[in-house]
Amino acid sequence: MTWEDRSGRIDHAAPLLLWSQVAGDMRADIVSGRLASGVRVPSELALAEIYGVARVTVHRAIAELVSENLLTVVRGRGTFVALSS
Amino acid sequence: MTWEDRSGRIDHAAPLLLWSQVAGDMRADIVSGRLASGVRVPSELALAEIYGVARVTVHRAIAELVSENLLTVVRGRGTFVALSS
DNA sequence: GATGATTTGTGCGTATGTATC
DNA sequence: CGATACATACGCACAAATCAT
Repeated sequence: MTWEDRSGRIDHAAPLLLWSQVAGDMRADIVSGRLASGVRVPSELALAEIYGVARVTVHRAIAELVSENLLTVVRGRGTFVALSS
Repeated sequence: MTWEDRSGRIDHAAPLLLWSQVAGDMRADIVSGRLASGVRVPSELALAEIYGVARVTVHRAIAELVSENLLTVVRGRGTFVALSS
């Protein structure tokens, strides 16, 4: 799994909310298995740079995926792909 | 001090500006002493939900009370009832 | 054990676009 | 058109938990 620049996948002028676009992009990698269970994803700050959005926007996207049981967050440690996915 | 739903105290059709109505409602709690000095008030987002208005509207109301030395704002921490009140 | 860096949690400050009157 | 209000998003700041040194 590579985490290079993904800013091109985000359309700041699209009707879809930014955090929804980020969540959708990350969700695709999880459900496809490209992101294996238990793997740690980059920090919110790193993801913000990767997607070219604000950290708060990434935070909302992660919160959405957590509510879908696709991600697990541990304060002070990081964010991980959920085990049950 | 309770912070339950206060949307009924705001009249969106009244001639008074919304932020002025919110400021007036909060001011009453401060000058009466129901809100003690140093106490932290709910976040702007929480107050927005409590009053049923936008966060920006609460922000303006707080700015008004700050100018009256009734509230003190600490960026990154929250909003508190001024000590000298 | 202590200290500082990292990471998430959350708050305020502000800008932009849109809707309504 | 201008004023008010709302939603979204970005930026910066502080708190708390964790980890490396």
